[in-house]
Amino acid sequence: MPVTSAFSDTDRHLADALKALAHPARLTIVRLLANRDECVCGEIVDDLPLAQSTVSQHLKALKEAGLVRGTVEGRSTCYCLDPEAMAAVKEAIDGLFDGLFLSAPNDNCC
Amino acid sequence: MPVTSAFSDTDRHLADALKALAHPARLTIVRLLANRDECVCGEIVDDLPLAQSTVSQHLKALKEAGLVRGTVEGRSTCYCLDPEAMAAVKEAIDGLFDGLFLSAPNDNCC
DNA sequence: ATCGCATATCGTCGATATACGATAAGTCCC
DNA sequence: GGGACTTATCGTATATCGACGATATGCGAT
Repeated sequence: MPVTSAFSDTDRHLADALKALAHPARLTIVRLLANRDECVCGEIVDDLPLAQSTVSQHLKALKEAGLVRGTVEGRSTCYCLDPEAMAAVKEAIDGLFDGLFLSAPNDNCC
Repeated sequence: MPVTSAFSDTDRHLADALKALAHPARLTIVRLLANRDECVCGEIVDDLPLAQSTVSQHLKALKEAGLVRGTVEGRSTCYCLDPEAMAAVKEAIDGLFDGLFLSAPNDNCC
């Protein structure tokens, strides 16, 4: 790791969030959590074509990125999205894309 | 690649796009390209704290994800965002986040 | 206390990502 | 053609990812 800083905290943070989302299994999990009114416990494993331990790792990745919260609920664990974190990511992404469409029609070059 | 399918093409495609964006250097590059009316040639390397070959690899990653176009322009190469591809990614991300805010106030559990 | 279930963690493996320097490939100018 | 410049690619080293099975942990029921 050759001097990992050199980029802004903001960019590193956004990159981490994007990395957390950048996997089909984790996208599926996020969608699953988003489309529920209730928190989801065990069903996540059943809905993915992956081993239980693998799903647990993906959930851990999402938790570490702060996008998902998990609370122990009896003998199982209950997951739901962190709405604020997700909103923050959406904000950051929107910010990224903002300048875009002003300069879109400049196809004089490429 | 242990049976990579099992997820939808859509999700794999979105995951690839997110992965392409999920690095501070590539975020920086995208922002750089977004904030320009003109295409950018050599200056990208100067604006990043990375070796020229590394930057070239990041640009290649963005090109392979279809987010960036590069055309040889004289003795240098000219890069710009692909507005349609970026718009498509934004669409896909918005779709991901859409269901979110209806079910946000369900914090009865987590 | 013990059994059974749900989840987490560990250890491991192959694949991929990230970085660099060195070198190739292309273009312009002389 | 020969040099100077810009970008791409190669080779390589290290780190991280993604998957799995095996095992640990925690809880509820018996």
